[in-house]
This record gives sequence, structure tokens and C-alpha cells, in this order.
Amino acid sequence: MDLLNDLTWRGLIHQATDRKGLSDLLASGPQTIYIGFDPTAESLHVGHLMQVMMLRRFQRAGHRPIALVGGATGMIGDPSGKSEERNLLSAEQLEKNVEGVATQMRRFLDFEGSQGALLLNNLTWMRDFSYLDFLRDVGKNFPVGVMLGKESVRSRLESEAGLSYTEFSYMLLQAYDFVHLAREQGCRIQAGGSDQWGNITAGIDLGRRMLGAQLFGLTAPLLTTSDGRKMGKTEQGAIWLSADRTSPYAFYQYWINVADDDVLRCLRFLTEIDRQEYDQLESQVQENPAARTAQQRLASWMTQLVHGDEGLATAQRATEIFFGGEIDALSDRQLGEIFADVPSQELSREQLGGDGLWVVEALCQAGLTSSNGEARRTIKEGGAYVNNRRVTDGDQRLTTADLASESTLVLRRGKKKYALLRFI
RNA sequence: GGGAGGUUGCCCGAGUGGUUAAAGGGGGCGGACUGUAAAUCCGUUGGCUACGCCUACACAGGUUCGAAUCCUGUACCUCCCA
Repeated sequence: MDLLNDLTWRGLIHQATDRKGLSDLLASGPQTIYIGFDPTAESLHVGHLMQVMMLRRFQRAGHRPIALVGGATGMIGDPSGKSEERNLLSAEQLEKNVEGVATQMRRFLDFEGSQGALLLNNLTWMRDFSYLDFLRDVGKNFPVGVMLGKESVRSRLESEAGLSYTEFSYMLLQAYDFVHLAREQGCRIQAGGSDQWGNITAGIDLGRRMLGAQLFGLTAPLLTTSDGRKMGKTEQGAIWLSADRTSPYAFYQYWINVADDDVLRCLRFLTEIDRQEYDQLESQVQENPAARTAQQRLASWMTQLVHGDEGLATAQRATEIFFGGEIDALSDRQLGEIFADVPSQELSREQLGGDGLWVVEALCQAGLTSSNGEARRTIKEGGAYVNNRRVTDGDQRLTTADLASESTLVLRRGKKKYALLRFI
């Protein structure tokens, strides 16, 4: 299936300028496409995945992707889709973030060969662009009336938050990026999330004025849940792609828990699963939602992409244990891997000697309960577990015989809340 | 500046001298059910190695055998008059 048809089938084209022209351009030979990324943190998160995958899809179709990290634009802050003025990041933080993002990109794009992806930082060409030159060369081409008409500006002007001149100028920078890439890299296509439409079209206009070139833009829909919220976030915060921030297990679990109403869209938007397999999964969701075949496929596809075979294996093993039976005869290493996200406390090994450690106290030490009373109550309610075995006796003492591995005790409250106690 | 009313546990909200650690609801936490879902149902919801003890109804004092409940002062809030 040709690229545009595939994107269309997946529902990934929200808006596009001159669809026919774009189709002809893509058919005429390998093209270069760019998407910008805001370096707001050291790691990318699930919210970025749509764009990363978009670049990847283009690359797999034989085109050359450019991931543009906004070292310069990140210093200004894009007002699109934001209700308030953003805090500016420090230059040092920005630099670290650019580096972190760059490292992660290598996982998704192929940087080798003639069609190898490019990772650029717009700071390299913006840094030495003087304000006066910029106003003369770029600013001159922007009618303020047009700028005021952009959704991102208008909505902020109508709101109480207003927007600063700095943010107002943002679109000029992004527009110039496109022109710069068109000139230097022959890049004629810019993609992005639907909130980027205004910035992208600004770049196309500028390209026509400055270069007399015909540039193209397309936007993807935002990845939202069926009730309209952004995906990739939990109460605990964003789902990151970095294993240090979100463990492979937590990442895997996030996708396993995607609602039935959202799972098909996720499969189309985020994976490269082909039409045939997708159709099978779709009918599975309808016929037997309880089996959650689609969620499992989504979770393993995503986890494998982001964390590799090993990460996927760890996540699946952890899942088995988390929802499985008793924990016994494991090694510290295995436990540490499986319970990577779980908070742990270190205690002196002596506590297990003599009469042993009182369960009630163990629960408190592990941070699962905040008082002895709460711990007793939890036990009475049948919600306390040691190594996944329910505690029935509130006076129970724990000794070395209760250790799940050489030094570790696995405590649990309720269905999923775990904590480790390590005795050293 | 004068007058009236209010302040209860995580939140809302009953309670106006005697089992009141405080009704009821929400939320939280457990459990059952289930698909690691939603809905539903049940239990639980100050602390303490605990058939007992301690601390709690804005804060500080007082009356009383006994107070969240009565009195005095302080703080904050609401309304009315100027």
C-alpha cells in the first residue's frame, strides 16, 4: 500500500495542504520531511510517539526524515495549544534535553545511509541570526493581520492570559526553520500534530515569499481517548520513553490498560501492524473484548519498539508475577528487575532474628500503611500480603524463612500496591 | 464604626450537657464480582503491641460528677445597618 493511502487508512491525516500535489511529489521520488520536537524534557514521552512514528513511516516508505530539535524555538515557547505563557527553560537545561531526545531518536529512525535520518538543532542556524537581520529578511514577509488570525494567537488574545510578544513571535521562528530546511536540505514537507497547522502554514507562506518554492504540510490528529483526554498520561504523570523514568513494565501496563474504545485507534496511530492483522484484532475486540487480544498486541508491539526484546521480556515476566501466585525462591537480581518501579526500604537484618519482625510494623516500614492502626485494619480487611500470600494473623512475625529471595521481602497492599523490604 | 450569624473528622453536612471517636453523603482504602475495565455490592475510614488507654468538634480559659453541646476572651468568615 502506498504511503498516503496507508496514512489515510490509519486516520493519520488530519489536514493537508494540496493533497494531490503532495501525492505527486511523493510519487516523483524520495523526499525529505521534517517534524519539530520541543525539548521540554530530557526524555520523549508517549505524546511524542505519533510524530516519531510519522517520521518512521516516511522513512520506511523510502523518504528521508529530519527530526528537528528545537534548541532555539524551545527557548521561546510555542503558544499553540497552550492556555498560558510558558516558563522559559534555561540554556543549560535545554542543551541537556536536546541531547537526551537525540539519543532516543536513534531507536526509532535509521541514521545510516543515503536516506539516513537527520537530527538537527535549529539553534545552530538561529544562534547567529541577528535580530535586525531577522526582522529585515523574515519579519518583513509576515503581515500582522495574518498572524493575528492564527488560532493559536487569537485564542490567547481572547483569553485573560494574553500572550507576550515573545510567544507571538514564535511562529516566525518555526516558519523560518521550514524555509531553512527547504533551502539547505531540500525539505519540502513538514508534518506535525493538528495544533501545528498554523505554524506549518506560516512556513509554507514564507517559503513561497522567500524562495518562491512550493512547500507542503500535513498534520496528524491528536492522540486522545474516547472521552477526549490526551493519551499518554496517568495520574502519576506522563508515560516516558526512557526506562529510567517509566520502567518497561509500567510502559507495558499502560498499553494493556487502554480502554476497548481506544485500543483500535492506538493500533492504527502508533503501530506498523498491517491491515490484515489489524482487521483480525478488530473483530476480536468485537467478539471477545474480555480476552483483550488487541491490548496485548498493542502493549507488546509498543514495548518492543521502545525497550527492545529484552525490555518486553522483562515487562511480561513482571506482569506474570504481579498478577500471579506466590513469590518464592527468586534471586535478588530477578526481584530487582521485576519490581523496578516498586519502592523499597532497607532494614537491618537483625530485625528478622529473635521473635522476628511484626507484620504490622513491616507494612508501615514499607510505607504501605501510615500507622499501625491502618496496618491492622488492612490485615483485618484481608488486604495485606507477604510474598503474595494473604496475611490472616495480625500478630504474625516475619523471619528469614519468609524471605522471597536472599534478602528481600515482598509486601503488598490491595491488588497492585507493592513495596519491598531489603534486609542487609 | 454598630448589629446578627457562623467555624464539626480528608470534603460536605447532622448533632445544642451523659456509650458521641461523633448520624448521613462524598472521597479514600480494602474485599467480592469482573477483563489487571466500567458498573454494582459489602466492609472500613484519629493514635497506641489495644477487651484497655490517649488525643479530638477554630484557639485559650471557665462552669459541671460529666461538654462538640453552657459561659468568657481571641482569631477568621458571612450577612445587615452606617
